[in-house]
Amino acid sequence: MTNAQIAKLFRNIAAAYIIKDEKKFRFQIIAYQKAADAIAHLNTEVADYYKNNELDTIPGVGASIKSHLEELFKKGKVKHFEWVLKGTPEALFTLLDIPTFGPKKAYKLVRHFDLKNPKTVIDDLEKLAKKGKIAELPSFGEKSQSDILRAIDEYRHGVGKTTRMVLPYAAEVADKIVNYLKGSKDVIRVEPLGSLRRQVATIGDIDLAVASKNPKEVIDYFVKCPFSERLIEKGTITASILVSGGRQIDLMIQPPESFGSLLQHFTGSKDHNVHLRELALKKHLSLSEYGIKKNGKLQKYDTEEKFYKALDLQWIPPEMREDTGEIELAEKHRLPKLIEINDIKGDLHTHSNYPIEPSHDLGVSSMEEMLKMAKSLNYEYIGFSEHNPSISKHTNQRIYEILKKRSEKIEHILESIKNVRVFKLLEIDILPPGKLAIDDKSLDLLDGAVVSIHSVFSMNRNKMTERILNGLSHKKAKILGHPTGRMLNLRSGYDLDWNRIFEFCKKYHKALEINSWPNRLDLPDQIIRRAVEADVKMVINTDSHRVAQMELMRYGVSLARRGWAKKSDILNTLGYNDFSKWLKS
DNA sequence: GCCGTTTTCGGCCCGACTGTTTTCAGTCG
Repeated sequence: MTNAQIAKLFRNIAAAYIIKDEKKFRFQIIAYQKAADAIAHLNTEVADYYKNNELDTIPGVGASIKSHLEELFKKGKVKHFEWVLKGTPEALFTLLDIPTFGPKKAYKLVRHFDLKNPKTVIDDLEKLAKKGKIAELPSFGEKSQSDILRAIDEYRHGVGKTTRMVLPYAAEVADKIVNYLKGSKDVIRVEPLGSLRRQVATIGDIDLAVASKNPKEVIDYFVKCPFSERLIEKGTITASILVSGGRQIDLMIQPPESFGSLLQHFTGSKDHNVHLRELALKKHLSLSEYGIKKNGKLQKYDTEEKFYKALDLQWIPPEMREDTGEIELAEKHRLPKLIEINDIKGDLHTHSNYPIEPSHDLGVSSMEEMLKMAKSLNYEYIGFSEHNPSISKHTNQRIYEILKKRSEKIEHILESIKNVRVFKLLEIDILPPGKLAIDDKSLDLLDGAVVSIHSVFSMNRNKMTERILNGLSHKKAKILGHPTGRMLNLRSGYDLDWNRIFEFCKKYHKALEINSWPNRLDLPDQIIRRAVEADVKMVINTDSHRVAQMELMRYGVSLARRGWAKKSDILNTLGYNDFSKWLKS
């Protein structure tokens, strides 16, 4: 069973409990929903957690759910789940996939109309709505009937189900709306919040916060946004619209004196906020987007710093707000100082257009252009790491000649450029048996290499780990490129034995790459966090194939921050001499 | 069902908006 399937099963369990007795099972419902969310966000298959006997390390999975999962993997079914699900018509679960359908509404409909077939339930419901049958039901009316028809239509067209946006793309979409909002005289400040502010690798909805003294005017202006395809809802301080591609934009407004509370509230994450509010309750405080209530009296906060301070907490960087221990550290004022973009001294994974006759794609910008960009980014150094010359088209001798020529070209450039230093690197394929694609004689021409997997991704955990460790064992192999091979929205990464990889990297002075390429953003933040804890060094690279892409470094830095990486965890924060020394280590 | 630097028992966030209810239920974030 995939993680998505298990998450859906758990959501069904929660829904079935709601139908059974929402009050009685209140906390089971929360528990299963929480576990479902956690599992949906894992980058490792739950089946692998099971195999490694690590199920209880999944947040929200305790003794009970653990034993149910074990039963699920052993027998393919769970007695307790069958008991919970019994009595809830299967067709209900299909309806839950449609936005605006919750358990109660779905239950009323499938029960009243006796809808039994989960495969046809949506079509059946549509027919009933078209005949006007739904409006006749108690607690339904004409409006809810037409809303149901539209919800079904949008669901069929994939609205709300469209793949999540990769972070840099979401930032672009948000920028457009932010610029539009800045055109209103009533908007004092506007900020993208939610998962975008937390810099999550993929973004669903876009959340925007506005500071304004005239919320009504701002809302009227917002819903007239030229990108808007449909108004979803519109109130006194919030509104939501649907823009092209089925993307939802949520707007929330507070006056400037409460903007700090709004920033905090709307940035989330949900888990972070829930934990924060529970903590506040113990201090007899109640938190909301309006501020902090004490003895029924509301105190407003214009900045987030003041808001957190009022709770005796250090201000927590948005990237850390996932309720994975950051609140506890903020209480002790012991949050790590996270790496920042200005700490970066160089980019070690760039593909120029040098005609290296590579195995994979060549860059489109010249070495000179890339050096110029490196300088404008205030870098001390850059590493050229084009793909190795194709091994199917060239002999080893020919590869050596190509690389020799490239070295000469680099040395020639360096004579005219004084302020940026260059490392002669190469991105080398780790072949399926674990051998590097080029031989020692050619490797000798390099200062070091980024080694990566570019073929045969479907190996099991042990084999893939062996393959990578073999590839990394060459003295010149210093950086493991895009370590999990994940392509966001396309394929999940291969599973690796991280503890073995970490141990090897520490022992032999190897670094894991944090790849800033928008569709990769690889390493995943949870693995970065584990690497930081294991004191394994990393390098943040862009994998640029053209100059403009070198500016994507900030997304790699965001990813590192989400993994709680400090400057000292990232090797390309070192100056040229120190980095050079490490390459030779 | 989960979880823990006030607790292994006894807690478990807070609010906006809509449609259909004439005071609230359901969904969402």
